[in-house]
Amino acid sequence: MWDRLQPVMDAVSGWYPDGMRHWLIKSEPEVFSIRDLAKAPRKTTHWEGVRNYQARNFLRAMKRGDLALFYHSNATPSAVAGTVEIVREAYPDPAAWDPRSDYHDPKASPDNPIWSMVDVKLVEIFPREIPLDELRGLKALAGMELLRRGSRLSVHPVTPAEFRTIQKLAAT
DNA sequence: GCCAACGTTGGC
DNA sequence: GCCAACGTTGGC
Repeated sequence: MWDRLQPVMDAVSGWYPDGMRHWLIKSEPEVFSIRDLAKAPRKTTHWEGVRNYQARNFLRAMKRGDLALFYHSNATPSAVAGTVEIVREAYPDPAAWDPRSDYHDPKASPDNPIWSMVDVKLVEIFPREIPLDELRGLKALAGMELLRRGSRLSVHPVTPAEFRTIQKLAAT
């Protein structure tokens, strides 16, 4: 089944031909915040519950050592809250075939997992969150997927330049 | 809570 | 394969 990775890699290089290795992942802080991640054992968690094919394909394209922005969605304000590192590459998300899980998918089974997750480890909680409206004001981020009108993708690549821009903002 | 934008499903 | 109906996401 893992040779299905090839079309995924093609899709990713279609986004950023220069071989980007940076991502953005969204979580609603009421469900799981970056503070929750800081409290987790080894500051690491399974990034479970992604139930969108494009987002899943990006999860599958992640490599160990890749960095991701941790974004709080549906928050006041919605903001980038810090960074994480991918510490385990994609593997089946067992919540998909757990009928008691909020993330249950009746079409999934251990033989046909459908959905994937990665493990992420906290790198840094930003000393200052960067709210959406501040991101919108920056020319350097004009092309960012997060800022696209109607964008809902919960996992997607960002360019190294976008990543650095936000990191720098957080430090000032 | 509202609702626009988007993804998925299923009838045909 | 089209597309209407429905469900979800996420800003506000």
